[in-house]
Amino acid sequence: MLELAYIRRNPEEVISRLATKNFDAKPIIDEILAIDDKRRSAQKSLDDTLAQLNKASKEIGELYKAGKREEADQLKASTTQWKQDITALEAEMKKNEIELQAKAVLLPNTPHSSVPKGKTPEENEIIHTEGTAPELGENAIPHWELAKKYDIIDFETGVKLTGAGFPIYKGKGARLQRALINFFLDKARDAGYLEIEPPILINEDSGFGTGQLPDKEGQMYFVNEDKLYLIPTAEVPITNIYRDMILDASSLPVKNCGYTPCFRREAGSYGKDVRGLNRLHQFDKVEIVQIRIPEDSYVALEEMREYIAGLLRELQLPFRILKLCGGDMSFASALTFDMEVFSAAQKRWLEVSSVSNFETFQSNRMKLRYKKDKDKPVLAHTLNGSALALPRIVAALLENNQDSKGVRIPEMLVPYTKFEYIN
RNA sequence: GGAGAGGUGCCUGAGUGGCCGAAAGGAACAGUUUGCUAAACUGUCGUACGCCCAAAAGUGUACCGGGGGUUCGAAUCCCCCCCUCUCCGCCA
Repeated sequence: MLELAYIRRNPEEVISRLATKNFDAKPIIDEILAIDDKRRSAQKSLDDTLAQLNKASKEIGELYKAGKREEADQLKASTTQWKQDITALEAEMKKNEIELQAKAVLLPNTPHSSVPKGKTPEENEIIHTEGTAPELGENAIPHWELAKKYDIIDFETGVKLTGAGFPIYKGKGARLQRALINFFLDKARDAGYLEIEPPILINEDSGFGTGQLPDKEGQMYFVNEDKLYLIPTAEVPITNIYRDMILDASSLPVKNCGYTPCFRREAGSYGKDVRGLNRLHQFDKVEIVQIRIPEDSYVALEEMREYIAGLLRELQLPFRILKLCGGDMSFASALTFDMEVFSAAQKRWLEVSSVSNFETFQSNRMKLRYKKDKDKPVLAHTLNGSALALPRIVAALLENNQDSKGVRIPEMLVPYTKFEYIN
C-alpha cells in the first residue's frame, strides 16, 4: 500500500510511475484525494466538537463538586446536540476511512526508476547470462521421464493421495530434496541469515501484511474451520514477524532465512507449464528476507541477487538474470529480478528465484517501522527472494546432468546427498 | 473439548466513574560526577490522525486486547468477541 502522505504530496509522480506498470492510476488517485479532503474536514469538525464536549464535561464535574446543581444540569442539556453531531461525524469519518482504504489497496507499488517499460515477459531485460547448456545426446529425456526411469519421483501416487501437483519423492529423490534444503540453509547461514522455522498456516492479517490479501485470495489454500491460509511462500510468516513493530535502528538490517513447504492453488495454469516439476501445488523452498533502512535497500537487493547467482553457480547450472519489466512485475514490488536456469532436455528457461525490493509497500501495510533515537518512526524497506525454490532446480539438475550412467550430482552437493549418482 | 484466572506504556506493575495518556520501579537514551568499570544525581522517555507551520515548537482528538452500550464524563460499569495462562481431558 502506498503511503497516503506520499500520494497527497505527489499525485502526478505516482500516476506517471504507475504508467510503467501499465496501470492507469489517475481515476483512483482523484478519488483518494477527494475522499481524503472530506476525511480531513470531517475530522476537524469532529475533533472540535469533541473538544467542546470534553470541556463541558469537566465543567459539569466541577459544578457538581461546588454544589451548583442547577448550572450543571443546564450545561448537561446543551451536550445533547453535540452528541448527536458527534455520532454523525464519527459515522462520516468511518465511511471515509473505509473508502480510502478500499481505494488505496487498489494501487500497485510504484516501480523503481530503472524498471523497463513493457507489457509481457518477453520485454523483460536480460541483464546477465552465465554458463553453457550441456550437449545432451539423442537419448536425452525430460526430467519427468528421468524421474520415472530411476523411480525417484512418483507423480501418479501423488494424484491418488491428493491430486495433480502433489508429487511424492522417494529414495534418492527424497534425499536430493533434503540435501538441497540443507545446502541452501547452510549457505544462507554462512551469508549472515538467521534461520527461522515459521508456521506454515497464517491468519488474515499476515496475508494482508505482505500483500497476498485481498487481491490474491484465490491463490492460497484456505482452512475454513479455523480461517487460516496455507502459506504460498515463507516470505509471509517471516516478514510478518515484524508486523506492528517499531524496531530500533540498531537492530537493522534484519536478515532472515527459512525453509518451508509452499502451497499454491495455481488456478488457471495448464499445458507444458505444469508438466512434471514445472509447476506444483506444493513445493519446497528456502527463502531469504531482509528488512532495511530505505537508504541501503537497493544495495541489499543487489547483494541478494548476487548471493542467489552464487548458489546457481555452485550448482553448475546455466542461468540468466532478468530485470522484470513493468508489466511482468508483481503488484507489491518496486523492482524485481528473476533468476532462470536452463533445463536442457526441455530446452526451456525455468524461473527458480525471484528477488524483490518492496520498499515501503509491505511495511506500510504491516506498520513495520524503525526508529533512531528520538526521531519519528520511519517505515522500513522489506525485501525477499527465493534461495531457492526446489522443483525446477531438481528438474534442471536431472536433465542437465544426465549421462549414460544416470544423473550426476554436482560436486558441491555430494557432501549433502552422500551419493554421486542417481542410477 | 471442559473449568478457572487474566489481558494497562519497551518490561514489571498500580489504578473500580472526573484530579488518568495513565503512579511507582526497571530498562533505554542524554547530561553531571568519575582515572576506568560500577554507582549516584538530573533530565528525556508511546503511537496515529488533524490544525498551525519552511521546519522546530505548539496545539486538538483518539488509543489501557477488539467491537458495541450506559453516562455530561469510562482504563474503571454492562454486553459480545478474540487472545494468553493454569488445571482436567486428548495426544505427536
